[in-house]
Formats: sequence, structure tokens, C-alpha cells
Amino acid sequence: MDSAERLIASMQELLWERGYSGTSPRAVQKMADVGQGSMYHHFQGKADLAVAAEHLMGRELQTQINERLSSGATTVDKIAAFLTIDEHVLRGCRLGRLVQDTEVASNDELRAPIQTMFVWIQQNIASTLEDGRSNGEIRPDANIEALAATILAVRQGAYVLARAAQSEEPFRKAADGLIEMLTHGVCV
Amino acid sequence: MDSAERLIASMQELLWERGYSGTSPRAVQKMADVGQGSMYHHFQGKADLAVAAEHLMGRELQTQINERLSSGATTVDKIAAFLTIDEHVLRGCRLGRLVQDTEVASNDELRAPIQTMFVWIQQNIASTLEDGRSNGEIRPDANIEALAATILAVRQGAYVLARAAQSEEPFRKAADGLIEMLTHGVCV
DNA sequence: GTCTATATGATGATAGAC
DNA sequence: GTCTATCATCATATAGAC
Repeated sequence: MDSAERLIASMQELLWERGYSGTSPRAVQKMADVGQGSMYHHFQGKADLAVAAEHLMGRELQTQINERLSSGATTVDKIAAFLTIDEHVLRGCRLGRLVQDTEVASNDELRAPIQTMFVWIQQNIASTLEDGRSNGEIRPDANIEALAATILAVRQGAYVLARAAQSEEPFRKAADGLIEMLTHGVCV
Repeated sequence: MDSAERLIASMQELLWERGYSGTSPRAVQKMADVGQGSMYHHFQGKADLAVAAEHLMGRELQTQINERLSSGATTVDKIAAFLTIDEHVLRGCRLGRLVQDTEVASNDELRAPIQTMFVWIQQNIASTLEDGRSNGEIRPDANIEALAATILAVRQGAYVLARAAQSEEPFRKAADGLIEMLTHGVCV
């Protein structure tokens, strides 16, 4: 990896670990083993480098999500796979965590890659549900768009609950509850 | 309001607006119109003042949530009220946002009040669902605990989606999807 | 109980040599 | 393309006068 690549990889790591405001250019340079001048040669500044890191995150997440949403026999299995716990639950969602930072939310350049990814994920969940509807697994009158938003929200919210508890248990519970609702409904 | 109360109110406001790491004692003092020496007289430091602010937040949230979970005729109406949009959706959840901050998540004194509130909320949702089960509104075999976790996760996640989009729409959609799942289920 | 002065280190960024 | 030196500003906190 060259300097620029190492800078992006380090920024990505630190964004996940410490958030945007909590990540200093210094720390990125140190982790990447790259000098200050070098960083400001390759990137305009902290925000510019962070955007590059966000784009890399997005590409990695797309791969992961595609794998999960295409695993499993039934539609519910696919959604369950999407909600499967991974090794990083307590670190939070790489993208979702970032957008809680006011500096990120109020800067369109930093926010755009996150919003784009969320839209992409929702569309993929929606098309998984559509397939299920064609198969006859999903009710014909289901509001696919709303359901996709709910499913993504459960994952994002489950990360938050797990972080507050410093335990993976609330994540699992929230996922279980969603699967139950998808399969059985709740009302008599 | 005396100095200490103004400090707590200001810290609360700034925690919501800028998060913990993003809030400096300076800024709090300025908003509260209180000098530096005064702040360090009343509180041990930034974290100590933040904990006081978190406790105040918790008390306010309990009132709001009690109101919502007791409004509405049916159990689903009550859950829908819990998921009703409020005027502050784009600012995020006061508690959920905080715990995304690494400094908060890794400091037990700062994290505890948040976790306590989440547990309290889940218990209140659970007992609302229990009532519905007694009424015959909710399936007897429903996994109440998991459903409560899911419902709270939807609210938390919906905040995240709204912030990423800088729009209240995803929040509404996620809530709609949840209500649909509660009432009809999704699978044929 | 509140004030000002000060300490110590980090922040994000620039300047200019090599 | 990378380096070191430097900048102005902010962070959190303490010291000691009033």
C-alpha cells in the first residue's frame, strides 16, 4: 500500500473506533506511518480524507450485504442473515455511528456517502422482499418500502442498544423480535 | 435558576446538539452565563456535570414515554404513539446519540444512566404488550421481551436514518413498517 | 461562591526547505 | 512527494486572589 492508501485505511479504522470529531489528522498520520506534509499533499484536509474513507467503507459494506441478502432459502432467512450479529457489534455500525456526529450530519460532503449507502441498502432489502412477494412468501398487500425501512432501522437501533449495554444480547433480542413479527405477526 | 441548575440545563442542551466530545466546558459556561471557577466549584469536571445532565434527561424522557404509552385505545395504538415523530427527530435521540460517542461508551459513569433508561423503556413497552396479551389483543405465545427490544430498536434506528437523510420521512416509514408488522405480519 | 491567570497539551492547518 | 517548523486556537483543568 502506498501512502495515500495507508492514510485511507487508517482513517477508516479510526472513524469506526473514535468517530469523526474524535479522530485527529495526527492520529491518522501516526497509524498510517505517514508524515504531515504527505497527508496534506494527497488530501485537501481531514474532511477530504474522511470522504475517501467513507467511500471505501461503502464498497466493503455492499459486498457484505449482498452476501447476506442472497444467503438462505426463504425471504425471512435472508432478512435474518442481514440481521446476523457480526464480530463488531459493540463498535457500532461504521456508517450509522458517523452520522450521529454533528460535524458529519451538518456537512453535506461527509453526510452524502452515508445517505447514499442507506438508500442502497434499503433498495436491496426491498428487492429481496419483492422477490418474496413474487414467490408467494410475502403478503401481496405488504408495504415493501416501509418494511425495508423498518428492517434497516432495527439493525441500526440494535447497534445502539448493544453499545449502551456493552453487550451483544440486546442486538440478538431485537433481531429475534423482528423475525417473529415478520413470520407470525403479533396481534390475534 | 441558580448557577448549578443553569449549568446542568446548558450541558443538557449542548449534549443533545453537539454530543459529549463535541461539548467543551467553555461552551457550557458561556451558555449558562457562569464563570469557569463557578463550574469547577459545583462539579468535579466535565464528566460529572454531564452525568447530572443525563439524569435530568432521563427524568424528562420518562414523563414523555409514560404519556405516549398510556395514550390510545389499543395496544398497537400505544406502540404507534411511542413511535410518533416529535419536533426533534433530526437532532436524534438525546440518549441514543450520546452512546455512539466512544468517550461515553467507554466510561461507565457516563454510560450507566443511558443503559438504565433503555432498560426502563423496554420494561415499559413490555408491560404495555403484556397488558395487550391479557386483553386478548396480542398472541399468547408472543415473545414479549424480544418484541420490546425490537420496538425500541426501531425508534433508535429511525432516528439514525432520519439524520442521514436530513429528513423525517425515513423515520415515519420505519414506524409505519413496524405497525404493519405488528398488525398483519408479513408472511402469507 | 465567583473571579482571573495560568498550565499543558492537542487541534487542524500552513510555510517553506529538501 | 515528504520533511520539519510554526501558527493560532482550543481543550480540560488548576491556583490563588477576592
